[in-house]
Amino acid sequence: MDKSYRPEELEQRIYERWEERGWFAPQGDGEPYCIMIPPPNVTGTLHMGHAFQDTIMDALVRYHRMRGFRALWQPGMDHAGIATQMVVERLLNNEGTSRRDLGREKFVERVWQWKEESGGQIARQTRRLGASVDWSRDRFTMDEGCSAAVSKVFVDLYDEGLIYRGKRLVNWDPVLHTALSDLEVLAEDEPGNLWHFRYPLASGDGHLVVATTRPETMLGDSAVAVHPDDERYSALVGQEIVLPIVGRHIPIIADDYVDPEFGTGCVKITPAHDFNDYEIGRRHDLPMYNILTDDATLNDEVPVAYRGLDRFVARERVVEEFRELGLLEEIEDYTVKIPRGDRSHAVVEPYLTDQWYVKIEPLAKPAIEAVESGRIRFVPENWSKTYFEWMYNIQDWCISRQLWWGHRIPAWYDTDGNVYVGHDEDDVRQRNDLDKDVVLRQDDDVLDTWFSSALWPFSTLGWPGQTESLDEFYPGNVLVTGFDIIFFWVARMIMMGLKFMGDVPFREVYIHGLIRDQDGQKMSKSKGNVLDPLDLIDGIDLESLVAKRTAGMMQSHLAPKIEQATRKHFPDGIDAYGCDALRMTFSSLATTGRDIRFDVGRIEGYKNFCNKLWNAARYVLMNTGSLDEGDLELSPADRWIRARLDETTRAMHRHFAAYRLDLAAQAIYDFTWHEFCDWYLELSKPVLQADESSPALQRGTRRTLIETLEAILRLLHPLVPFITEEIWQQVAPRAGIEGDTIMLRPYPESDENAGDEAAIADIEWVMQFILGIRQIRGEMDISPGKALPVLLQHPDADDRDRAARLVLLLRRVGRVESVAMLEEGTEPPAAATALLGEMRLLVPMKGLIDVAAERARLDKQMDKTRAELAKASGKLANENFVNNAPAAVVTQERERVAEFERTITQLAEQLQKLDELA
RNA sequence: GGGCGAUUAGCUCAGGGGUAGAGCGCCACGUUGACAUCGUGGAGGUCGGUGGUUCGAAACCACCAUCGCCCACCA
Repeated sequence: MDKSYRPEELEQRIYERWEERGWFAPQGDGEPYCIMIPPPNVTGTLHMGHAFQDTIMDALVRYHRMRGFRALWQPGMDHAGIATQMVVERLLNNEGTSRRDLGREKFVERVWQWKEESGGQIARQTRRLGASVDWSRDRFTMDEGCSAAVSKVFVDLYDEGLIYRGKRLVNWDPVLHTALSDLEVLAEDEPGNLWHFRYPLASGDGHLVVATTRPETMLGDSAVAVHPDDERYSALVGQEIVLPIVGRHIPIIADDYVDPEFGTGCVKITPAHDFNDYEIGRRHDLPMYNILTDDATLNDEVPVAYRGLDRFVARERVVEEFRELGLLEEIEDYTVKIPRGDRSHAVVEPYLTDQWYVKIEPLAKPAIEAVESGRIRFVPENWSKTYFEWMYNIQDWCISRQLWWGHRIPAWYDTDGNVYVGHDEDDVRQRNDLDKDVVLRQDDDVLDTWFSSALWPFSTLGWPGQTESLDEFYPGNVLVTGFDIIFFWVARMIMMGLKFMGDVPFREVYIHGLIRDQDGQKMSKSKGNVLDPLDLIDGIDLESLVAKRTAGMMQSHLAPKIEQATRKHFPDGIDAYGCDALRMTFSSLATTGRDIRFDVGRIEGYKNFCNKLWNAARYVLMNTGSLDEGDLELSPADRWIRARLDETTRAMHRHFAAYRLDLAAQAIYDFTWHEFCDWYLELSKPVLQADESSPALQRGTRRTLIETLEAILRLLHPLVPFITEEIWQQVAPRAGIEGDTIMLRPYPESDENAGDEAAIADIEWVMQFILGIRQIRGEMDISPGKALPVLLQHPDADDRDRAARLVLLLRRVGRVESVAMLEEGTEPPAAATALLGEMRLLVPMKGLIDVAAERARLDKQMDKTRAELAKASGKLANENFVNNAPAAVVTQERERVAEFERTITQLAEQLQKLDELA
């Protein structure tokens, strides 16, 4: 092995081998285990969130695969209708052409072409992340199979009356010219105004005052509403208003919706351009005046002067005209919620159009029940609340989009406008007995991207076919995803899964946090704070990073700021940390919280960990060259590390079961570094290097070294797959293990008989001993190379026994020159002291030790111990504590007090001695 | 307006009714035959505030403060 760990050299090579050998496909005949990848958008590239998510899923899949499950991690991508169409349209714009120039067919062809390039990029990234997905099953939401699933679901739901077409108010994106679902609209607070208008009564007898945030919609008003119990206006209900500018007579109506406390208590009603007004309009059978075009300019429904105006221009003009008419009462500053499309960021209009809807309530009911009953469990549990909250108030789902990229809606119209639904035109004709001469035209619209995503858990397994894969892998075990798509995706998969498969799509939903930047900001292109996971793996120099972050920006004026921030945060660019370090970082960040600040500082520590493991392996390999057969004796250190390994193994299983990758990462990190490397490797050296250790003992240690390392590699493999594979290839033959790859070896299981109290007690004693000596050395500034003589004062039988048996460890690891007993009654020499239970370790001073320094050191210990003692004895002095606390706690407290008292006595004696010396 | 979450060392975060933890950073020492991407020792916290429950609260409860997120039709 090379002297240092170089991830760039090994990661790609190893992945290629895994893939070539087909090891990502489900193996063996164990119980199935299945995770569906949340398909990334073909648009763009994988970001930190994907890398994080992939790390979690890969760890889970590898863990289960190693445990003998037939593990499937199903890969694939999403066609991402709007997002993809926008990207390709932008490309076309740059080429000086447009979607409309190309026409539908050519445009869609162009998108497919682009999808190949972009999808390839994502697949490459996924491979670099080490994801053990079964590429042979790679799917795309618009491939043939998924499309067949979409078609079947649409037709079936339609036949059952659960899909319908209707003219209603929808969220209309006037830039993209498409309807959006409620979820795709984001309401943001923006500063605006509240305009107060006078509406004259038709009787000529005064006016009412209405307030509005959208003056231009008054051109479409069809009523003014007041609260039925509002005495101020009860006499006016039933009378009419003359709508200014328009001249239309509109009624004054009474409706509960109106809040008499707000404004004047009068509300203008525009049924065709406001969701509330729409409902009121329906209740009161009001006419609906649609005054907008698809572009949100004013149409011919309005007075000539306003026709063709942009809605915002019209707003100003309406206000101006009210002012001129003397009907403008007041303009208030007011914060308004502006609905914007999540993709285009355009201000969305409520707009009357024909759209397709899924009647959601019959689907939502069983989906709610599935979570209530525990058939699906959210991890952490809290998220089920979020789920319920949305599901209880769910609205019908608008599934049609006026786009070209997506699944075309399987509906056809005849020339009379009758609609027929079927899998294709032939199917439609057959179902409806339509003659060949009836002209049919397919619906131009496509389906919401999430419609096909909702089918992902079974469409990828071959549905609507009855496949073996479906039998085997549906339902999946766990869905790993972010909370941001619980509504978009999780809820809809549950509904569709229950409806079409008769079972939940997965049993657990593991919700992870969002990756944010070092300041807690969401990573976004426009903020210029995105990190490409591959840059953390391969490294990137500062100039390239700046260039990357400022390239192709929509708002180029932000570039200087981004450049400045980038130079500040990454003055030297980003080092190459390798995939394993990145993954270990993600794992350790996978806590239960909501958002995760990604601090580049942390990844370095995990690269060091990899290097540590690498070098530990080198040491083990160097020392296990000759694993000869023969008698084998395990030393206390061997038995101790085996016991500790078992405890760690137990912890790993526990943490995986609870989806606590952070705790798993920490447990194995601590064991590897702080127990195996810091202690066991050091303790092994005396055995292997000293002449006095027997061949059997040496064999025992060699075996323990190699076996423990091999187990560590397997414990770590789901988290850091590459380095563990690379080392394992060297280690396995030494350990006498057959097998081509670590990824198909069994995950370590704990062993009930691994506990070894005696060995643990021995080694803990050794550790305390050595720590005591090191502390003296460190604080007394004694050179680490200087071997120290140690006298044991007041040793008991165990101490004497251990000192005799384990002296080699003390000498070599603790750099102790000699260990001698101070006979009882003998006056101890002036010495620095460490305490080990009842026993005192004395390091005679003889010029080695500075009396003042030792004094200061002991004083410090004394202060600490006295403080502890005060606390503990205070507790025991409280009779409530003694009477009420559990006996074990009281006993423990008494023991602590005794211990502190002993320590204080000993320290006092030592201080006394120093005084005598001075 | 509802709902959820966070507040622990300089930074990033675990923990959890009885002894305050890690990594990074910081200070000192160190070329010990795996590793300077390292080793050894050390400094550093009244666990956001107030009150309550309890023998005992950093942890449980209530309220408050600050920050954040989600949902919602007050024009």
